Amino acid sequence: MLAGAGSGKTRVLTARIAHLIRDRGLAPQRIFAVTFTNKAAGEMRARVAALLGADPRGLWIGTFHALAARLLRREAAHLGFGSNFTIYDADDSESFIRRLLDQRGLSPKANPPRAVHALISAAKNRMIAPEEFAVTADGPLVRAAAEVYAALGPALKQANAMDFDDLLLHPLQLFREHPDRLSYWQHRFEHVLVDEFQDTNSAQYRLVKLLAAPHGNLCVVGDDDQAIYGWRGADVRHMLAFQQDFPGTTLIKLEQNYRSTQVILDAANGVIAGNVQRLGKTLFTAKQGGETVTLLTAADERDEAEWLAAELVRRAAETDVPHEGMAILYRTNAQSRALEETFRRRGIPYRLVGAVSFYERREVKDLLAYLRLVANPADDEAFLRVVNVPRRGIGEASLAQLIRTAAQWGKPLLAVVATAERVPDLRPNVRQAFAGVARLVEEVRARFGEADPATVLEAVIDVVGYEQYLAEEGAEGIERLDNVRELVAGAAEWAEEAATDGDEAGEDGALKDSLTVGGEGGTTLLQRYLTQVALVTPADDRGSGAANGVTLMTVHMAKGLEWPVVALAGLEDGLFPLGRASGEPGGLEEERRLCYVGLTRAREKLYLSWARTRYRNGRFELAEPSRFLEAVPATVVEERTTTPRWDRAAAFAQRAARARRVPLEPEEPAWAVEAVSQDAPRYVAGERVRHRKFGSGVVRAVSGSGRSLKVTVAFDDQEIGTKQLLVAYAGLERDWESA
DNA sequence: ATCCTGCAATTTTTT
DNA sequence: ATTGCAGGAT
Repeated sequence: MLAGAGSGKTRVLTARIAHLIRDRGLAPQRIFAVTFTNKAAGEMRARVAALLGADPRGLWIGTFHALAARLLRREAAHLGFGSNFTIYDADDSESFIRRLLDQRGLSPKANPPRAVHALISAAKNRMIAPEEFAVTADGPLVRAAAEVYAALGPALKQANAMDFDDLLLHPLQLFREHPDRLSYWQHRFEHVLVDEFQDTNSAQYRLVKLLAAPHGNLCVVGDDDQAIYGWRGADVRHMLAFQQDFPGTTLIKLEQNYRSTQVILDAANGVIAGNVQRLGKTLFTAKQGGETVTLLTAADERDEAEWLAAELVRRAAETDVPHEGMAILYRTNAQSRALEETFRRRGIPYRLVGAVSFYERREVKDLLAYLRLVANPADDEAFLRVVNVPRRGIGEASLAQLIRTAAQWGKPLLAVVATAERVPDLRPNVRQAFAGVARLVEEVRARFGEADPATVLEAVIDVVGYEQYLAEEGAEGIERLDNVRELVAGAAEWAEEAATDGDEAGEDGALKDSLTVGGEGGTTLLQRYLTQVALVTPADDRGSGAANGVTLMTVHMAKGLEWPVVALAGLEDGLFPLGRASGEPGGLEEERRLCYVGLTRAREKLYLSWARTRYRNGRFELAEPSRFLEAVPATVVEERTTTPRWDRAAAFAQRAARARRVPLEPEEPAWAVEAVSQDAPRYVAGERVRHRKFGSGVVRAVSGSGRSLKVTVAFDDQEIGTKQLLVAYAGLERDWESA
């Protein structure tokens, strides 16, 4: 099915699942349905339940990664893994790679683990094996990556861990090496459905093809104009290949849009028309006319944020659309800062999605690492994270010695530490500390290994003395303590749901018979909880929580969502389209599709904005309007400017002139100066400010500029005294009360 | 030798 | 804000 934005493709998929179960009498566990986010899976499940009047127990619905993890928990033994394998997130993978680099004498400075990981991940997504990768490797970085890639698979297996990419690749390996397992799953799932098919990568498509091969009951829904994950290995060409791979395919086009007004579609169609590589389709709607699109020109990002915030507040007051019905979308996460500051200062409710996830807080990661270690004693990354938390007097040198020994013995760190007395060259106190960690983990595992995650968490907190450890950190520790409580509460809530829905637990019995390897077999609650936590993303949080207000998120995360009022911010050349992305082949077209996705999120009213100057990468940069703006038909646009000196035609002319390499007149100094003066000294000596941790104080001096703008503040609290703070990070507020 | 404190750098998009 | 790194203190 080729379905345009807002044409109701999710509704169609949902109806199909319900139809299969109710009218065709298909058991829910025979359906394999892939969605793009966990959140979407949850919603779709709820809608199916509503249509059926009962929860579709046993239905396999989720992201590729989540479904694959679920399958792998059951099949791990065939691949040489334990069913208790850990899923490494990007951080884990990076530090794991860092250690592999170290071991090989490759400098992490010259070969940043992040870059190495990116290279390996790209190779995996294209299903390029290490050997193949090594052959084509040229340049020192790629060579280093090839070396690490070759060692990565065995090392991960030794740690009983898989990274995100492995979740997709290991099922393929399983099916290749164990035809009986392939056959089992092929017959287990009689129908396969895939949403957002345009963003499927090779491994994912292969998986789908394999599962659907015997029966061909495969239904995919996608929109080539919304393919925005090419950089992650997704390939739109799968949509074209589909009809050849599955002869007899029925192609259905949905071109009626039920979401947006004609004005908004005119804007979106205008932009996407700039792309050459399209299957070709033009959306239409019954909602003729509509409010015009507002295009704002702002002086800088702060000005842009102020105007948008004020405008949305005005709208919320004057129309029946509440703050929850509005969103501001942007290209990069960095842009959220100015927006967030403004919203906070003005006291406007907002919901920032994606910048820093709850699960990325230190205390949460610490505790989850303990949990991972309880579930999987071979998880070296988890071990290294917690071995000295709280401080146990274990230093870098001792750890290096431990790692060396573990490598020699070919054993996981925790196992080595359990016999710490046999590790050579350790000081007695360190040896004792090591033994203590081993004992502690073992104790929790023995007593609570089979318990629900909340209970295990509480046991860890208790045995480790984590609350006390946080309490000793002072005021900040108290805040972290709240997060810990929230984590435990969340785990308890999860366990409750998992127990009642039980669709995985229930199916384990039936499944055990089919597994040739018996033994432990089933998955524990703890393993399932850790899977879920590893695969949950900020995007999945977006509905939850009491927080409601204007949504702030990247355009990528907005895919599949909609709001009555949407603002697309930062429409500048170099930012959107992003300079780096447009350099790559097909990059500009992908940026254009991304813009199209952003525009089509709006139901009733669309704002577009750009800023003439913006802080980027610590520099104060002049910008020009995005080329995408030119493609928006002038007839549907109403222009606004915060300072009325600029006009759109002139800027386009200027850009055109630059393109033709005609020498430019000097930039008008008038507004350059104005912009600087507007932004530079937000703080002046003598002003009273307040800091989150340090309390109130007086600004004594201001130095530096841009991102390195510093203020010297004399705090009221004598204990704290005078400090130099980096404005960009200090989160200072003006202190009105005690002025 | 080891630990701790203060300083610099970080960000394109995400499972 | 968080993480990694250098240099001083123990």
